[in-house]
Amino acid sequence: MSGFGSGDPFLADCPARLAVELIADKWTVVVLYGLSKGPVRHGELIELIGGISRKMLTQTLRRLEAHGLARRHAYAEAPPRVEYELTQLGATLIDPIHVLTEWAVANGDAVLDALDADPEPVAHSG
Amino acid sequence: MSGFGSGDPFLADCPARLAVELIADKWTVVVLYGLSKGPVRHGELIELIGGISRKMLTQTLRRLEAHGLARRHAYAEAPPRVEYELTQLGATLIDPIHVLTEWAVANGDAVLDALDADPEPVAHSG
DNA sequence: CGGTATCCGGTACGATACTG
DNA sequence: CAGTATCGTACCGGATACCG
Repeated sequence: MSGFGSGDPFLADCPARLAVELIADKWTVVVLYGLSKGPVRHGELIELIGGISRKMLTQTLRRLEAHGLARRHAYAEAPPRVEYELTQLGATLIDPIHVLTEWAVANGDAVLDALDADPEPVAHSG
Repeated sequence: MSGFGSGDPFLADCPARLAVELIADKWTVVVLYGLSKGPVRHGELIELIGGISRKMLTQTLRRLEAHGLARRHAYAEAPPRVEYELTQLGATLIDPIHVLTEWAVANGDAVLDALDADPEPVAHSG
């Protein structure tokens, strides 16, 4: 036995690969984490997530909606107010996301350190 | 309290963000998963991971090396043989990666289903 | 077998300006 | 406050060819 089952996310056609690639971009994990604590407003996420633009936030949220992980709720008020929250399916991702972010918090320094110790030589300037 | 600590991966300058973005590309998670069972050869990973090209595999492995997560071992033999394995730091990622891939295997179908149910309308053809 | 270099298209991402 | 449209750039990622 090779140690890999048939449902593993290695086969290109597998839905599991789709699910893995769903989080494979710069912002999805961070936005998901932002949603994991409960309903949040668009503006709150902008404030919370350093460096994200409104465009990328909306785009990421739309993608999460399309994949059934998040839901949008617009209140008919003035000023306008929109809240996002995880769906039931999205809530099942909370644990994986938290495990991942906890790893990142715990080991981010070590990664940065390794990156600093292994600076791949820049091409010679001449 | 807002529910977010200061070490959370939201602040743009935080090393945790670097660590999160390290896995935020199409192949890193899958390759990491491939490494999680023990030393593997370049060719084995190619066979194992459906759809990956040699270029992207090497590139991903180099990045993992640079970030201190994987190590390369070339045997001075004929025919040439190269094995990759996780470092001690990389091994700490096994659990997060497995939690994530298990989620993907368990919920990949549901994601695909939601994607099928919410097909965002294509622009009118006329 | 393992790795790199080159070419090329698609798109992720950001800045800006505009709508409601 | 929330969202969209447009534009431009950088880089991701695949195909191919060549080297050790």
